Amino acid sequence: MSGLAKTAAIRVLLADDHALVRRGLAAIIDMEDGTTVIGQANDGEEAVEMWLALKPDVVLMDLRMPRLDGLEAIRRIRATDPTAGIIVLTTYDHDEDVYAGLRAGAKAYLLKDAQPEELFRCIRAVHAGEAYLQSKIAAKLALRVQEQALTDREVQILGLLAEGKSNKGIAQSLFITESTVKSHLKSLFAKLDVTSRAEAVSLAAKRGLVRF
Amino acid sequence: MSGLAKTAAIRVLLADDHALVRRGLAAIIDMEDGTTVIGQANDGEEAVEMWLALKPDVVLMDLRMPRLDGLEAIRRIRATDPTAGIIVLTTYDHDEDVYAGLRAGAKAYLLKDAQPEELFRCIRAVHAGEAYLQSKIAAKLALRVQEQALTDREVQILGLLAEGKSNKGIAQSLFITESTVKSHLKSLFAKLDVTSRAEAVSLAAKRGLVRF
DNA sequence: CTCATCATCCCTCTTTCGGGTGAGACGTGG
DNA sequence: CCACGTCTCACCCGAAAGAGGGATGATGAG
Repeated sequence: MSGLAKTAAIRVLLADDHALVRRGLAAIIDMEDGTTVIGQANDGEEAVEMWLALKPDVVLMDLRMPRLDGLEAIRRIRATDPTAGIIVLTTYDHDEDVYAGLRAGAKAYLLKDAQPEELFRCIRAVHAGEAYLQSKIAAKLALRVQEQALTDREVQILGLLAEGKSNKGIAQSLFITESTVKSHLKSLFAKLDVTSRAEAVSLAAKRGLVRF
Repeated sequence: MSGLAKTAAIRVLLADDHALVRRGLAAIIDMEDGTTVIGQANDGEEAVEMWLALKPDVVLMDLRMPRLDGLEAIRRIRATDPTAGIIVLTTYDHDEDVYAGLRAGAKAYLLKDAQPEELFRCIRAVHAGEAYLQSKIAAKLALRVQEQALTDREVQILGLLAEGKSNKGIAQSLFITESTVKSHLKSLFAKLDVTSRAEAVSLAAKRGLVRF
């Protein structure tokens, strides 16, 4: 508002399908000195479009959004500009989400239970080209390292498992034999350290391995 | 801010453990004419304490909070004042949450993807002693009616099922025989309209029947 | 080239699961 | 008191699942 443009304010793009949250965030970011919201996207598609049109300094992106989810939006933005400053700002600290978000090219991962001060610190860090991780998140990542990654096939099968499909059903869905399904389940169970399907589904829910 | 107190502003108490969201909401509510935030609670315990101390006109309450969850907080507030105007404001539209929230005594259930205008309409309605339901929510409730409620025992067993326990394991946990467990599972499956444990767990996750 | 990994397949064996049926004990509400 | 629903238990049976074992080709990294 003041005529003094000491340093140009950091231009922020918000992408969150929760209108209330988005508008609230916009309010506090605009109130903060040195940051200003230049656009608000309601879903992933809009986020990408607005990024292209506005070229913001920083993007605050939720992961779960209709039409195009946050992960894919991040990938598309990064495809255009690999240096884009993207912060994932979400409710969930599901291991898988954190991991996928950072892998997709986000520079930071922040939970919505963070203090506003932490958000601003994060925005400034990312704008300065640095990465930023909440300690809570960093701890999760550390644990994550020693776990074995699931193969694509295994993730796929886990998804069908979570739909309550039998081995036969899974086999039919994937056009493979039941024995192969069992074989995959064997390694899946080993990696997840579970002994039953129900437990596998439960763990998948906990970790955000599948969408319900 | 103005000296004119045409009608006293509606005094709102916020209860949400997501600091960012809470502060953002506070900002937009304070900006709106006729509503003002008089307190912010970080969890259920605080919400009850602050309610007793401040006697707000309306409470905006998240359900998932540490220490004391929203449901219990609602119950305690209602125990003191059955006419308390409580709005559940949350991310999830899990059937079970909606149902439980309203049963606990909330006057309204609003999702965080609502438009700010809808929030204000809701606050005013609840302040006027009316109930308020998003159409999205009302639709869910309608569907919910025709479903059979799970018994306490069934919910309990579903919880153990979601931990991946075998029938024997469940039996041991509950000090009953395996046949009894099977018997409960039978009715559980029938009520949930599923045919396998994995599917039951999956559905429980979708509906928010169990906490993961 | 070799080794590891993945995806595919096959076999056997034992346990578990889910369906069917039936039945006694208990409590609540009509 | 009776009907209803819940919780408890039992037995049977066939299908499915999970734990073993071993085997093949394809791929890709070192």
